[in-house]
Amino acid sequence: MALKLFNTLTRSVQEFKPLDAGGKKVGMYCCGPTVYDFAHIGNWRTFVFADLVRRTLEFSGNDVTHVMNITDVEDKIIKRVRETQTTLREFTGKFEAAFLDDLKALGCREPHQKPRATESIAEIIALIEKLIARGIAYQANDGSVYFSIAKYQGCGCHYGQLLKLNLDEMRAGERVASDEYEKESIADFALWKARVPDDGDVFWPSPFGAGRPGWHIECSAMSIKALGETFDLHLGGEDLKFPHHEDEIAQSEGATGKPFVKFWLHGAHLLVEGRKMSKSLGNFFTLRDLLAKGFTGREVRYLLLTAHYRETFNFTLDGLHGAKTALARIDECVGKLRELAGGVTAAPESGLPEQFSAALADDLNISAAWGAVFKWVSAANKRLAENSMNAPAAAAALAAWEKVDSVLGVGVNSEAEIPAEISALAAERTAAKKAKDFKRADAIRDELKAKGWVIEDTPKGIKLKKN
RNA sequence: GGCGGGGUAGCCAAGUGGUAAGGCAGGGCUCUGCAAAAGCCUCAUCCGUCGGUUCGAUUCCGACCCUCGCCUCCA
Repeated sequence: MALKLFNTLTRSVQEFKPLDAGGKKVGMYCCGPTVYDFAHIGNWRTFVFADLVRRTLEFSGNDVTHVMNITDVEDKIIKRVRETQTTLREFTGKFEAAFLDDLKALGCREPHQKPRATESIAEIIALIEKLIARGIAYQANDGSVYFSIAKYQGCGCHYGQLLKLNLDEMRAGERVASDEYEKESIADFALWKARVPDDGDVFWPSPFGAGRPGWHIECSAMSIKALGETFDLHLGGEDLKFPHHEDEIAQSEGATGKPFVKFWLHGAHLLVEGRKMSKSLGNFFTLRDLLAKGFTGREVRYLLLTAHYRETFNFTLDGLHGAKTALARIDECVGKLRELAGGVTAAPESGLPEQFSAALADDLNISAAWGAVFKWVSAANKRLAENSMNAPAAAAALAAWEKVDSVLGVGVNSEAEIPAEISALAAERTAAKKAKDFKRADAIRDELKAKGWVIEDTPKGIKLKKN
């Protein structure tokens, strides 16, 4: 089924067709983290969204090259490096590692390439030189190099592709003192920031003098290097549309004279407990905060994947509890199927995979996709309860689930190892029950519960689950 | 001020010009020594308000109210 996606460039849902003549290869770039702190749950929504896009493409048989940059030089980073008296690499390395750990905990497939801004300085400089040569960039009296929107537009290029812009009515940013700049026009943006004393050791030599790259240029340089001057998909959070992505387009198209990206995808933000996330409201969570509360990465992933990517989503702790229960329902069903299937394998049964992929093909309608999953769970449970399923049927159902889970990525909870102490207690309880010593049996049940294990009596005997 | 999203059950969230998916919570039942767990069943005369178009609107149009985002730090 043809995948349709909302392209910010055209502001419409369009069929996605790879640029690749073979129709298989897809180049996808997602703006990655600025490693100055732990990423928060809002950031994670975007990265999980990117993972969904990638997995959906792979599910459809595409060969995706997923590139995600690591922004490891930037104002906030430099400030903190100075404050904490460390080196740039030491400081950013810590948060980069934490980011990748978290990404893994959330079940995201690792991007094929993760270029660092600091290791792409040569490409960045080359791109700036190209822009200067074409007369679109200029060096100001402060030593910094800026991109000229006016010159760019003078070349017949269009600034404002991702949103309607009215440059005359644009307000100057309140946090940026305009006298700090020597730009020709307020809308111009920095490509290369000249070194200032506060930068400390953070600077690189360049034909324009010592300094460091501006924010937007790194993404143009790295994405072009990895994916070519024109590539398929570029995604990020909706706040990046302007100025970041708009400026990326301007720099890239200004330098290459070619269309930069075919499809721009933007993920909406989230609210936490119904409010905009903020540290003062106490609703600002990193993944680590949530793990510390006893939730798992897959539960967070599930919750982040319950709403459509273009809608603001309300992330709540209550919802996270619901996610735990909902996943347990799937786990229970899949566990029973696995048990019944034994070692038997089979081709996926039809129904679920078709409904699931039809939902995703419709601009990633993940809610409808989950709807199909839970209807399937319901039906499977019924067949299981009726004993109307044999091993091959269970294997086929299981294969269908595994197929859709290659996109959902929530997997199945791996059965926890049961410690000897726990299974001994369970055996003791079974014996007590048999002897009709229910008082003793219940005491053991409570003891197990206190140790974090729930004992279930099923028609086939007891089952132990980690709580 | 400019531009752009939203308002669907207690909560979260899909969706359609023809009478409201799914999840969580709640209620009932089955199972059980009792529980728990699990499973099954149930749970919106109604989709922000007011008008309009229509045989028919939650879905289209208009106005209004509320809310969120972007406007050069920002996922």
